Amino acid sequence: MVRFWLMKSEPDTFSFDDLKTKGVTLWDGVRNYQARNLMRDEMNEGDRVLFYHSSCAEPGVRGLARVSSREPVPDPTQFDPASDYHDPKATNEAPRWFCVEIAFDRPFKTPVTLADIKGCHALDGMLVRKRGQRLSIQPVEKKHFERICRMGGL
DNA sequence: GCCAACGTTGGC
DNA sequence: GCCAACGTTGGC
Repeated sequence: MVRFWLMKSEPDTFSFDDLKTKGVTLWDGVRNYQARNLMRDEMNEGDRVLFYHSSCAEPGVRGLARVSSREPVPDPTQFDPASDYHDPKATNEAPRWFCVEIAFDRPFKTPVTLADIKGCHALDGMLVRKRGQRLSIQPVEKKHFERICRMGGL
């Protein structure tokens, strides 16, 4: 069954436009166990993704992506001593971090800002609305996903 | 840049 | 296993 997610990215590091340019990208560098578990255990090929810009002038959802990897893969950056995400405790035999690949889907006609999301009663209960919610990959209810798509002009 | 909220670490 | 200290996230 197709599931729905919100994935945060800081646009200074990797923006929705960067995803558009690349087409697909490995969602590496995540070092939070809860987010890892979602990628490793819960996300499936074809799942829909709200691509969310965080830590920027106008936080919000810019468009849609899809999970494009059939299986979770070990995050290669954990093995790379030169990487910021290097994890000395990870080995090839026992990788610690897993990630999925995501693919560009389509942009919103208009971004749906966090302020828009907070101002919409139909979106009550969305995790991203909760203050102090830092989880960078969040499950989203279908009705919320669909509502945000409509707010984005799709 | 501030700071509240949160996750992780490490001493005990 | 508790919990204080610390580092990070992320909106504002």
